[in-house]
Amino acid sequence: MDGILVKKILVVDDEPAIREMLSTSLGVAGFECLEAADIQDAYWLITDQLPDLVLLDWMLPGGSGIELLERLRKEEATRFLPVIMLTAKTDEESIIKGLDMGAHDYITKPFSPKELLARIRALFRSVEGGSKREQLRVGDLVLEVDSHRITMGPSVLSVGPKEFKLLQFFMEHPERAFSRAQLLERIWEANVFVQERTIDVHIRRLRKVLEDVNPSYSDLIQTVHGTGYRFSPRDLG
Amino acid sequence: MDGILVKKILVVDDEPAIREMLSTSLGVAGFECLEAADIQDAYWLITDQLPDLVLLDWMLPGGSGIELLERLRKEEATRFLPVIMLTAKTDEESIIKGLDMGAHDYITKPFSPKELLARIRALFRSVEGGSKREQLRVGDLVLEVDSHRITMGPSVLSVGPKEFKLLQFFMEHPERAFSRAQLLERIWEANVFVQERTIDVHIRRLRKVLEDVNPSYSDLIQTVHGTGYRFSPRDLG
DNA sequence: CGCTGATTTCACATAAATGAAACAAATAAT
DNA sequence: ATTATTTGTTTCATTTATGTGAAATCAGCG
Repeated sequence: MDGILVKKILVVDDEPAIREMLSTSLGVAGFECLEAADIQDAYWLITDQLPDLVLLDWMLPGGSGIELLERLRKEEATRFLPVIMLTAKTDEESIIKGLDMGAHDYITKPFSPKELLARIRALFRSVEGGSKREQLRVGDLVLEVDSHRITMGPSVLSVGPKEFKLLQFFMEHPERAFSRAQLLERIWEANVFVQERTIDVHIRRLRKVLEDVNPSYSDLIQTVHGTGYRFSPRDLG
Repeated sequence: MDGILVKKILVVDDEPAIREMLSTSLGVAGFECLEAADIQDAYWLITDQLPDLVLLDWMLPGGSGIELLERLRKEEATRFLPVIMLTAKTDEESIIKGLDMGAHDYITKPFSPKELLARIRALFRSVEGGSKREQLRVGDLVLEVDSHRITMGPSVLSVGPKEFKLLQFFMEHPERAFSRAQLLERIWEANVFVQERTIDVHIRRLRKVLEDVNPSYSDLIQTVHGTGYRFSPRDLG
């Protein structure tokens, strides 16, 4: 969910012509495109492929797009999945309803493909904006994503790749307890089988490095007994 | 950035009439409104007040809105500050330019105030989306579900996993008596055989932790003779 | 009151989770 | 090919959490 380079976009529309048009247009722009003609297909693809964005028509056979949106917002896994309504319903009431139901943007047909792309880019920017920064910092602990470097004041911390990813993940999601399973899912490659206790070891290594440089930073990574670990800048001096 | 209740919105437009209209409209919707008539004022207000959102006109005296946007995006402090372009420039090229320059949304005049509000809500939702933490609170007792933490004012309460679940369950269902059997069913794993008396002990432990931090909170968990226990915030001082 | 059953409290045994360290396999670097 | 680095597993020590029994206390009631 983090290291994905090519974004997957799901187009949900019952008209093949529109799907076709969007598909090529999105493809040219460098996105990977999935298609669904009705709600069932769409829902299945969403849960299976977890796209990065859904372009959703309002009127669909077998249930309206709004229903799908409503359902997505209710379920934990898709609560924050970006959705752009792309529909012929242009009346103010529908627009407001769509947005208030949880759509991130609402574009009316006919639309300009270029504008659509610009809005998609804007959406991805804002979604990633908060978390995906070049530089993550907590106190004087600085993690530079690009240069792959961790510094603390004058000293440079040297950690292994796994520890780096681990720390990056933690710094992107502070104040939140993660189970070992979650950490494995999100930091390790998919489909690898590693013991959960392995996490402990990497945690230990990370803690040690932090501790060596500044003892008070050692409990930046806290254990949550019975649950997992939490990165908590909060209770630093 | 988290505990802000009333969002501040800065309206940047050179026409007093439009500012006035937006100001009242936003005020009614529960936002706090700042106004600026030109780029200088706008920039000053932004750095000084750090609003949560900027509604930005394109054509302004003393420099275009786009210039301001460009500047905001360059500076670290305002890189992710939400901006909605609100302008009479309706040509596709301008829209795309505005969005690609870093605007989160682009609305053309004349616009529907209701739609504007819906878009503002949508924007705030998506900006907060990732970081929104679920928390339960009673008085100054706060249980954060995600971070798996319980605090009371400045002090952090340390409890075991079972006690945590117990308190979470109680806080989710206040003012309601539960039998020990019910509590066992809902907090313990299924198919485990534990004495009902065990509940009492965990209740005791929870009470003790609460009591240690604030004596008056000790009878937040009340015993209902012959039935079980009840979490009752109601009769606190 | 004095009885009865329910509840609280405590101390303790057991179980479970975590930390630390050493080791071996895999991988990359030289 | 050799060396260093990284990664994952295992083991054992330690901490923390959990459940139980028994005594002490409490609430309600004739």
